[in-house]
Amino acid sequence: MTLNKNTFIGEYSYSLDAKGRINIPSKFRNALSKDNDQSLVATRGMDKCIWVYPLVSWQLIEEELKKLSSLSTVNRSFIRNTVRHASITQLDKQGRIALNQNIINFAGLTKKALIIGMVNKIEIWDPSILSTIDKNSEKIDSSSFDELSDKIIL
Amino acid sequence: MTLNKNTFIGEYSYSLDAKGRINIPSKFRNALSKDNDQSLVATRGMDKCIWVYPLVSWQLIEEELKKLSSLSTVNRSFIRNTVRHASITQLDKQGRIALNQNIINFAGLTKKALIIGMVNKIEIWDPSILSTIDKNSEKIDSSSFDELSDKIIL
DNA sequence: ATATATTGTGGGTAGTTGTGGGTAATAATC
DNA sequence: GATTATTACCCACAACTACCCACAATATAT
Repeated sequence: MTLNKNTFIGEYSYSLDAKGRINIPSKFRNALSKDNDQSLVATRGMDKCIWVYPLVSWQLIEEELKKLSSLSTVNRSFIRNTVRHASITQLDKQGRIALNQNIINFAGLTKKALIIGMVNKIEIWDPSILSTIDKNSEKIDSSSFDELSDKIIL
Repeated sequence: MTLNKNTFIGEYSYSLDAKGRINIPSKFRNALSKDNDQSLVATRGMDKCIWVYPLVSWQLIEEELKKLSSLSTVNRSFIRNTVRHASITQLDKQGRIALNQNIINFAGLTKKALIIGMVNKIEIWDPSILSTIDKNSEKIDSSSFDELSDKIIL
C-alpha cells in the first residue's frame, strides 16, 4: 500500500483502556516513515480533541515556532499553548500509545474514542463531543466551503 | 483500447458480496495507470453514493488539503469532512475492492450496485436510489444546463 | 465449432489486528 | 531505606481481514 508517508485518512472507533492506552489504526502505523522511530507527539488540539503528529512532522512545527518572534503577545501565547501540553510517546508492541491524564481530560475522553486521519496529523475525539461539533459545522455559512471547493476540485 | 489513463466512462451492474467486496469493471482496471499500484480511495460522495478515486488522483487532493492552515476553523472542518470517510483499498487478485460498512450504509447499498464512470472518478450507486435521483434531475431547470454549455463544448 | 483466455462471484484459511490483563522495572513518597 | 504508585514490557485470545483457490459465465482466438 503506497500512500504518501506520514499521511492519514479515515475514521476509526477504538476504546481507551483503564491505563489510558489507545490503539493506533494499523493503516496509520504503516503510514509512519521509518525515521519516526515509532514515535508520536500528542498535544491539545485547537478543537476539544487531541492532536497526534508523527515525530518528524512535529519537528518541522518546532522549526516554524522558532521563527516566530517572542515580542508579540499573540505569538508567545500561541507557542505556549501549542508546546506546553505536548508529549512524546512510542508505540508499544501492540501498536498503542499511552495518553497522559492532562490531554485525556482536555478532550473529555471516556471509554470510546474516534480516531480521525487529518492528512498531516491524527485527531482523537470523544464521539459525543464530535457530533455536536458536526452539527455546528453544518451551520457554518456554506459559502466558506464553496470558496474552498473552488480551489480544490474533488 | 487506449483511452486516457485514470479516466472512466460507462455504466456497469455488479453485486456486492457478503464480505462487502465489489468488482471493479475490467475496463476501469485497465485504465488505471501503473503508479496507482492497483490502489483506489473510496469515500462518501456529495450525493448518496460512493466516490472512488485512483490513488494518484486522490494524492493530488491531499496535497491541496495540506496547504490549508489548521488555525482556521473552517479549514479544519473542511479537511475533516473531506477525508474522514475515505479509505484506501487495493484490488484483490480477482479485481475487487472491499468497501467498509460505513460507506456501504451511507450509500444504502444492498445486493446489486451500479458502477458509473465519472471521468476522473467512479461512482457506486444503489440502483433504486439512483433512479429516484434521475427523476429529480429531469426537473432541474434546463437553464442550469445552458449555463454549463458556455463552459463545455460537447 | 472448439479450444483458450478473461471476467465475475463465492467461500475457506492463515495471518493480522484490537483489547484485556499480568508481571517486572522504574519513579515517587514517606 | 522501605513502601507505594506509576510506567513499561510481555503474553493471551477473540474478531477480523487479506490472501488464496475454485468455478461458472462470458469473451476471444484458432
